[in-house]
Formats: sequence, structure tokens, C-alpha cells
Amino acid sequence: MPSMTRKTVAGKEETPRKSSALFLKRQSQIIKKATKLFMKQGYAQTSMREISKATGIDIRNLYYFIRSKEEILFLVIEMIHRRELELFEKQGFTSIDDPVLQLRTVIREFIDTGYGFGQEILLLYRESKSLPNRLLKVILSRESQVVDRIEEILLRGREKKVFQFEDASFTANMMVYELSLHALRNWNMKQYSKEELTDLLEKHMIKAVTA
Amino acid sequence: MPSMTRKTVAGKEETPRKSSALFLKRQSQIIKKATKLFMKQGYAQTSMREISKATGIDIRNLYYFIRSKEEILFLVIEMIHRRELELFEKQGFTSIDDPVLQLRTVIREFIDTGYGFGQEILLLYRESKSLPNRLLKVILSRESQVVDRIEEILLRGREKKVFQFEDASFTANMMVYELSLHALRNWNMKQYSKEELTDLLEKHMIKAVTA
Amino acid sequence: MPSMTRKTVAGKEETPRKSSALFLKRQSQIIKKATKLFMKQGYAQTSMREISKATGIDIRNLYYFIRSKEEILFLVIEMIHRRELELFEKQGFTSIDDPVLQLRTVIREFIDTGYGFGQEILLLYRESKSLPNRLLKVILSRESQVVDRIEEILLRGREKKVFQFEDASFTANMMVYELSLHALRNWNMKQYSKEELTDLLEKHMIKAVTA
Amino acid sequence: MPSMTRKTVAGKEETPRKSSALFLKRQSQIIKKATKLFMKQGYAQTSMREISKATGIDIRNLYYFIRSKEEILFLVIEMIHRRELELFEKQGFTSIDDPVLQLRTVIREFIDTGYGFGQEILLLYRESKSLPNRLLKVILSRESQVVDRIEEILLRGREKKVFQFEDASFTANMMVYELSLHALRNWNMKQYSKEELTDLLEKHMIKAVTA
DNA sequence: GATGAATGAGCATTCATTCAT
DNA sequence: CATGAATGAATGCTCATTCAT
Repeated sequence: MPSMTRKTVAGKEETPRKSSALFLKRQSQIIKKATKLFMKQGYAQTSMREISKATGIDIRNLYYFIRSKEEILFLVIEMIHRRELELFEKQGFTSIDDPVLQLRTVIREFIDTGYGFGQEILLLYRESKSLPNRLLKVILSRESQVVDRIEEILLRGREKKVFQFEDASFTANMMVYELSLHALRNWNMKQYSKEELTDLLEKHMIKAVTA
Repeated sequence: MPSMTRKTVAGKEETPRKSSALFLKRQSQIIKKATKLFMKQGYAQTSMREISKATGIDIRNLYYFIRSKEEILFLVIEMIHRRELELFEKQGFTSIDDPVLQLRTVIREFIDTGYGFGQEILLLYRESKSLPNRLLKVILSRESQVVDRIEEILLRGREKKVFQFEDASFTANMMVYELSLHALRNWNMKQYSKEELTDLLEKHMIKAVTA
Repeated sequence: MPSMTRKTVAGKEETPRKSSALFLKRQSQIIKKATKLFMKQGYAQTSMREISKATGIDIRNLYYFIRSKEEILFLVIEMIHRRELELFEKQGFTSIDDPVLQLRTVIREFIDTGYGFGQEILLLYRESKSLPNRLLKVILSRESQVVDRIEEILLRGREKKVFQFEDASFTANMMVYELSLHALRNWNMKQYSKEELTDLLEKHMIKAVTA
Repeated sequence: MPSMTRKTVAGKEETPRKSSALFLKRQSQIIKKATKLFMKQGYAQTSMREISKATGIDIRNLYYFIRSKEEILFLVIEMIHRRELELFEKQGFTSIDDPVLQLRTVIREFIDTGYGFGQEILLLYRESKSLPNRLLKVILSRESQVVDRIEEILLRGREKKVFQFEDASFTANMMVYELSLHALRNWNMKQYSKEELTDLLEKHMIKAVTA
């Protein structure tokens, strides 16, 4: 751990950040490459030098676009959540009336893309604590938003008497968690094809909330 | 010379290890302290110096008991699994005839102690990949043993027509995973007391396998 | 982390190296000082910290100019060979027609400068094996070039019927070797002045190839 | 370089050494294994731990038989010289009357065995300077004895008018040196079989001293 | 934006050797 | 002889970050 003393904490707007198109482009370029590296080797094991090499941006100029390594992690995690939330805003989704179908859609969409960024979820679980408390809170509130969307579906389903469960919050949490099964336990899940897994998960989850 | 060439990799028994009582005592002393440190700050973020300080063993003598930092992680993870497996060997457990009751017991025992070492499970998920492939394999096969024990219970239950599910392996995996819900998502679970959580989990899990 | 995993081996051009004039200047500055140190105390016995101190370049910035200690040794040895080969390219040398005179010139030039870098030849013999095979091959092929130049002279002489010997390659090798006599056995050679030695060597070597 | 301050220098008989048969047996056991290790990896690169492992003697008990690592090197080099000198004492050797034949015999004997311990000669050249001055002197005087024996042969030959050369000492030195050609330049000598090399060397050396 | 240089802090691991029991 | 423990001193190398030009 080098120089934990001089830490510049990300998120604290000390200097008005540039926000020209090019600036943002460079930033997202950094975030994307960093995401890949963090997923593959972990946050602590990824050096700024590697990020510099991956992006082609000189390490010293890197600090022109981001404030610190910590900020990169923050932005990376933020991006993952943004992508998760986008799933719920896909056109047509909110217009689905049947809660069961809606839940099914969520599961399938999540796995469809989530299968791809399953590693990213793992990153979330693994690296969150590398963030200082203040940033961690921001991240966790983002997470809660995802849980909330699931909870809404469940509550609507209970009103319609199609779903049955004790605690909506608990169940929603469990569901988000279950959706990450593959990512977190992929070593034991390799025996199943994507389709098999989707099927098994769907049945498991639907069974848990139907009467 | 920090010997880049002659690297000794943990687990590879080049020399027969010492195994006197005193030696093993020192080893487990190291492992226990390291476990705490790894849980709190992560493997990569914990330095040998810190482990040395925590154990009171001079850093150079530390290498008398362990081969490398990597080996410590290996032993730490191994110990966690050993503790998990011990749950299934508690006296009286195997004599329970009712599968539902047996499953309930597992859940309660797991949470009872697991609540305590929840952090350790997180460590498992988080740090496994810091191990080289060879050691990772050993660890994952240990993990499988835990899953296997659950699977046995499920299969016995299905034979007795009390349980119903599609895929025994998938379900057992999911259950082990669900049992770690609290550890991995404690930030969203703080709203529940230990008892509430146990109740909710139990109901959720039993519902998933009953007809 | 001393990066046991991501090791960068000297010579393997992962990243295009810098090559500005200033960069090269710093590099040769390092090489020169390192040569001295290696000659005096040996490669293994010379620490990077010493090289840092000798060059006045902070040890951490040292790694900005060289990839590893190993690379320094490689560059040091390379430079020695470059200097040796330059002897054959001195103006006027190739225009000497008489092979005996040509050989004499080589011997005298070699000893003249070689007397100065005799220690460097010792270094060559002593430290070559500290290099990994890949780099060692490069070095040995450089060495062969020196032998080849001598061989050329010998062959020309044989054609002209002034020289006589069985095996050109063997003889050339032996000659290069004999030229290093002083460097390698200086402890027994101290009784002779530079001039005496040159005379003795010259006579010995010429006698070996004349009819 | 660890603790160069506390150095216990070999050779200085501080404590009356044990000299029972077993003691000497253990010592020569250490020396033999150390010789191999030093040849393969160099003196500085060989650790006491490795010597301990190779001999099967616990590293701490090693110091019961030798005073320091330095002493091991001294004893190793001493043994090499003892073996060289034995060549001149082989029965029948001194009774050879013809100097040319005598020289031929030396060459052949030397290469015959020397071919086997060529590496040891290299060790001599490479590691001598790892010894403190006092010990180095002892070693070099041993070396001189070898040279002296050759010189004697040469002088006898000159008296008998079969040999002709300028400086006996220089020539003898050169001959010892030439005999190590293979060991020191084996990388370029691999093209020749042992027999070829012996032939070439013999002719080269005889030619250098005959009229 | 590129570039040369610096800096404070640390890393895991090894070394030869000694000593008391 | 074996064994547990200590110790003073390094080792090569990397880290994130800053700054002036």
C-alpha cells in the first residue's frame, strides 16, 4: 500500500472538472479498460501503470482525467450499476402487465447480459471494500435501487394475488443475490449450459414466490 | 537476492514439512491471525509485516513456519472449509431421520456459527483467485465436499417423497450459496436480526424444495 | 508486491523502449558505472543500490532506464564486445596487406586497449552464466564475431602461404583466448611489464601459425 | 551480502579442530557437494541452505564442520589443486625421459581427467576473488606449484636441446592456461570431440616449444 | 498534452550466522 | 549431534502520485 497518507479522495469536487466531449470520452475509455483489468486481476493487483498501458494514455496524463485509482474503481462500479438499471428501463418492459412474465423477463434479461458481465458483479462483491466509506455508501444506494425495482414487481404481484411471500425486501434481496449465482460460483456452475442455468434459475425463483 | 529463480511455491512439498506439535501450534497461530487480517483488509492489502506484528513472530522466523504468503492464504481457506465440514459431523446430526428437520438443522447450525464467520465466507469468494491454479483446484474440491453433503440430504429427502426439485446438484449449490447471503450482502441485511434472518432463510429454502 | 507474476525479462521488447538522446545518455552512464562495479566486485555481489549510488540516479528512477539488473549485465557485456569489434574497424587496418603484420597489429591493438579493459574480459568469462539462456546466446554470437575476424586473417595468410595450421577455427579461438591471458591470469603475470608481455605474446602467437 | 562484519575467516585456527575420521568424512562430503553446487550456480549464488539440503546436514550443524561459507570455497579450491598436482605424481611419470613425451603425457592426462573437471577450473578463475586476500594468496601459491612442474619439464627439455622458447615461466603459464581452453571456452569448443581437441591442443602446444 | 525527474513508502523474501537447550 | 529461536543486514523491485517544463 503506497502512501495512504496523501490520499486525494475521488468524488470530492475540489477542482471544477473538465467535461468536454473529448474529456468524457477519454474517461470512459479509461473506465472500460480498467473494468476489464479489475475483473481479471482484482483492483489491488492492477497498477496504474497497467491501466496506462491498456489505455495508451501516459500514466502521468492519466491523472488529468481521473483523480486517483480509487476514483477509477468508483466509476467502474457506478457504470456496472448503470447498466443493471438500464435493464428495467428497456422499452416495453414497464408495459408488461403479468407480474410472473415481468419477473421472467427480468431474469432472462439479467442473465442474458449478466452472463456477459457476471464477472463485473463478482467485482462488485469483491472490491467494494476497497472504497472509503463515503464512496461505498453511494455505491450501496445504487445497489438498493436495483433491489427496489425487483421489490416493486414483487409487491405488484402480491396485490394481484399471483405472488406470495413473507417479506418483500428480503425476497427481493435474495433474488438479486440469486441472479448472481453464476458469477459468484461459476466454478461449480460450469456443468450447466447458459440455457439450462436460465431454466433452472427461473423455476427456482418463480417457485419461491408463487403460492 | 530475493531469489526470483528458485521460487518455492506453497503446497508443493519439496521438503518434508515439520510437523511437531509445537510447529503446528505456531502455524495455526499464524493462520488465525492472518484470517482476521485478511477478512478485515483483504489478502493483497495485508503485508507479511502486519502478520508478523499480529503474531508477534519476527517476520524472518515467520518463514520458518510457512513457505510464502500464498501458503498462508491457502491454509486460511483450508481452515474455513474444515470448520464448515465439521458442522456435518456433529454428534447426533447423522442420526436425524426427517430430511426436513435435517435441512433445518444444517441451516440453523450454519447460520449460528456462520453468522460468526460470515466474513470468512466473503473471504473465500473474494480471495480465492489470488491463489495459483494448482492450489485453487484443491480449494474448490474442498468446497465441493460441502455441497455434496447438502446434496446427500436432498437426495434422501426426495427418496422419502418429502422433497421435490429438478436438479439435485444445482439445488445444493444454490443452497450453499443462499446460506452465504448474509455474509455477502450484509450491507442490505442489517435491517434484520439474526433470528429474523434465520427464520426467513429457513422458510425460503424449505419452500424451494418441498412439494 | 515484488511482482513475482508479472516479471519483465530484459531484452524482451514488450514495450518499445525510449530512445531519445537523453535516454541513451543516461543508459550508457549507468552501464559505465555498472561495468566498473561488476569488474570490481562481481555481478551478484553488486547491488542495485550500489549502482544507484554510483550513478547518482535514484534507484527507483534507475528502473526508468533499465528493465532489470539482468539487463544491465547484458548491456555491459554487449558494450565490451562492441569495443572489441571496433578494433578491427580502425582506419587503415583492413588495408594492411601482409597477414603477419595484420596479426601483429591485432595483437598490439588488443593488448594496448585490452590491457586497460582486461578486467572486462574476466567479467565476460565470469559472469556470462548469470544470464538466462536467451541472452547468453546473443552474447556468444557476439563473441563469435570476434573469433571470425581473426579467422579471416588466418585464412588469408594461409592462402598467401605465410601461415600454416591445421584447423582455422580452433586456432582463431585459441588466439582470442591467448589474448586474454593477462586478464585471466594476471596474478602470475605481474612479473612482466606490458611491453615484455606484448613481445612474448606476439612471438608465441606468431610462431604458432608460421611455417 | 549479509553481515560482512562478523566474519569468521577460514584458516585461522581459533579452536582446535576435531580431526576424527568421521569429522573428516563429513567435511569432504560437504566439500564434494559444495563443489558441484559452486560449479553449477557459482559461489555467491549458492546458499548455505542449499549446501545443507544437498548434504543432508542441518544448516546449523554444518557450522560444526566448517567455519564459514568462505572456508568451504577455500577447501573446494584446495581440493581441485590437489587433484591437479596428483597428475604429476602418478607412478611412472617422473621416469619418462623424453621431454616431448613427458609433455605429451601431461597434456593427455590433464585433458583426460581435466575434461571431467573442466568446470572446476572455470570455478577457479571465476570465484577466486570471492576469497579474502590472505586465502587468495594460499590458493595462488598452490596454482604456482602446478605451473612450476610444467616449467621443470620445459627447462629439462631445453637443456636436452629438444625445446626452444624465450621465457620458461611465461611459456609454462601459457601452457597451463591453454590446457584450460576447453573449460573456459566450451561454448565455442563444442564442435570438437574430446579426441579432436586433444590432438589439436597437443600439436599446438608442442609446436610452440619445439625448434 | 508530452516528458523528464523525483519521492515517500513499501513489498516479500533471503542471507549467513549464532546460541542456548 | 538435534532443535527452536533469534538477528542484523540486505536483496531486487514496485507502488501511486506530483511537479515543473
